[in-house]
Amino acid sequence: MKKVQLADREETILRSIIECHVKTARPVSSGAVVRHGPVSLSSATVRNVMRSLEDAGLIHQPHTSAGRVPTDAGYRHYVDHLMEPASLSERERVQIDEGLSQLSGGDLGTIVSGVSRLMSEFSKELAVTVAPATETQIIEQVKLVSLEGRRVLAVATTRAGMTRSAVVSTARWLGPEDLSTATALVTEWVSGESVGQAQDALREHLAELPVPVKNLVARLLAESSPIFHPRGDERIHYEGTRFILRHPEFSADASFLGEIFDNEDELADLVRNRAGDSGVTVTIGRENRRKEMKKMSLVVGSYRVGASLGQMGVIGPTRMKYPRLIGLVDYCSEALGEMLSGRGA
Amino acid sequence: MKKVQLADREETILRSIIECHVKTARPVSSGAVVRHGPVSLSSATVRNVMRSLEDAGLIHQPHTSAGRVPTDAGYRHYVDHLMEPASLSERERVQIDEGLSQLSGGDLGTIVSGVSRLMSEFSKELAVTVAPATETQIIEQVKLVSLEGRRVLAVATTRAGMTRSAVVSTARWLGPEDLSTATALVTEWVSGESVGQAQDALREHLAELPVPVKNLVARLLAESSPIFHPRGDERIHYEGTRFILRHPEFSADASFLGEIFDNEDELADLVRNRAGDSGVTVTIGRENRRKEMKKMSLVVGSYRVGASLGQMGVIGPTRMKYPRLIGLVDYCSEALGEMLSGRGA
DNA sequence: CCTTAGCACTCTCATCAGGAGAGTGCTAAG
DNA sequence: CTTAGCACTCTCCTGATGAGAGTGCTAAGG
Repeated sequence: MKKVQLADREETILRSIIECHVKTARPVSSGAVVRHGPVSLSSATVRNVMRSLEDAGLIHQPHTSAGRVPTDAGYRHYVDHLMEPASLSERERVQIDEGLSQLSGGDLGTIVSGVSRLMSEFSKELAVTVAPATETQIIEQVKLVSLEGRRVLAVATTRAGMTRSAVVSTARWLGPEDLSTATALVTEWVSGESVGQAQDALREHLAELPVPVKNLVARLLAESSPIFHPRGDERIHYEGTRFILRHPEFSADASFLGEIFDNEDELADLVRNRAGDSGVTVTIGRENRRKEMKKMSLVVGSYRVGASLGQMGVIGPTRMKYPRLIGLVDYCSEALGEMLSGRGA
Repeated sequence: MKKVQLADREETILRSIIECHVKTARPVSSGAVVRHGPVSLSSATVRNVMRSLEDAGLIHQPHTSAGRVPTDAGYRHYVDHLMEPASLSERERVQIDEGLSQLSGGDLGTIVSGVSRLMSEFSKELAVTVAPATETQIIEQVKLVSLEGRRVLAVATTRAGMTRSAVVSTARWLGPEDLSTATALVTEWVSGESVGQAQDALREHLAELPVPVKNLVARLLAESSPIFHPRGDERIHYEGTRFILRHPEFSADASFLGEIFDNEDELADLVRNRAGDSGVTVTIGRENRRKEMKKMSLVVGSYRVGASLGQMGVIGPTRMKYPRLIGLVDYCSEALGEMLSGRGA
């Protein structure tokens, strides 16, 4: 870890090593750099440079007389200084735009899963999409609609134009007038509150409600009802498992990948914590705290729905096509944000 | 494939081989059968029996001087004739009942994912749950509810007590009276029809609708709107990827597992086609047509929601604990069916 | 006729040695 | 500072060897 500042030539060679290794998945020799790279130097000179890159902790030698493999720090330097995001081709942009516009009518769950599908198809990696948390959104109104029998549908809409809903069964049958008074009262109490606060507000006023609907509202507050529960509809969707299992680095032992896919809450947290407010964030290997992500990189972007942020990203081995994936995530998150911003209006 | 009828002793030894192999994941030798099994015979005699079991195609020898491994046919014979489903312990039944009752308030999607989670936890295998197809269910009523702005929530309830919903944006704002006439008309046309037929019925009457709501109904019929689209809400949920990746048979090459997880539609079809109307169905290895399932077995059961069937099941290597898993799936599908049958009332 | 002890046989698996190949590090000359 | 040359190291592949496991066969015993 001697140098932080690298000479031009060192950077060129580091870039060459990384690009070659991303293609081949194997250690890169000094000879390979000479053959592939834009440097007109002998392999001996390249070896000298490699030595200093290794001292700087940017590349690593699995054993004597093997080529070099980029370290996490090497990829980090590459991502920060040595590459430009690759913009998508015109054709790809059109395909993504079309894919998104087909989704535009659906609800958030459909959109989230559709976006994952699109991104995994274009990245050939595992794609993850997290719907924006609605708990911080401000509730506009609540409607209680009688379905058949003793069941009632509750729908809350937020100022950002998202909906949350729940179906609950009540102990006894409720007439239309019961529901309309309940709708009016509940809306009065919770409108202007965030979804998170609404729960408290309702609990506070619960005693004031006429008996027939008290029971109904109590059920809406219950743990199992997602409508006012802060984490009720944190939806995450991932797609493209087949791609990740194909990478040669995981053919030997793929068991740790299982830990990533299960527990969707943790996966969602991982993606959410790693995303910034805007732009694309890259997390490489051990920069992730979770041990099962030590060999994985994460490229995430955010999209905005009203005041809330959702995230989308791609997960793959640290040996991934960063320029391509950063360009893809950037484009997709921009496009989705634009599409959704047209909604609240 | 000489014998179909097996002598008692052959069956005992086949059972012994299978149970031993399920535990160890390795070929079972004649000596191991003597040690483990309830037969008091010499290994030489066991070898003679093994020979005839092999002639019958029930076990297989990877190579000379290796032990025997059950074939798909061997497992089939075991499941059909040599085992009893293992009933769950009192403690386990209580845990499952509690887990289910916590889900009972939620909507179908929540229930489906919750059941998968429960089953994968108790089976230590990949668990899959398919929500019942609602397209054959009879619609009871449709409600159109105005949300904020130009957005309208449409909810259809079926006689079986399930709901389908969609949110659509309309071209212009619709007043309460527009919506109530539309609600009345649409309900009149589609109530008594199945979800599948409703689409046609609505299309037929579309011209009769007053102009302001015609546009709205047209959007409900659109491809992207799940409410009347036959396959709109076929929801499938799977859980427990981590378990499947742990099995030693997949540690060498897990890449084909990716094919199973992607394409949820195909996975849903697989489970649905393999389930009978009632009871638990077991599909072993090559009995599955899909090539990526050649080494996998499937234990599925059905649960009833009104006139429709949903499915739940467990997927694992052919070397799985059939008695345990059949017992588990049986209990869970019964319990879920009972829970849901209380709904329509 | 079925069972079983004994034994030769076969196949796997782990280990080792040797050689080829790849790639490095060092050194000395340009 | 660059580079050609060379010795060195390490992996990987191959073939040989031996131990171990498990079988199949045969002949003796119930």
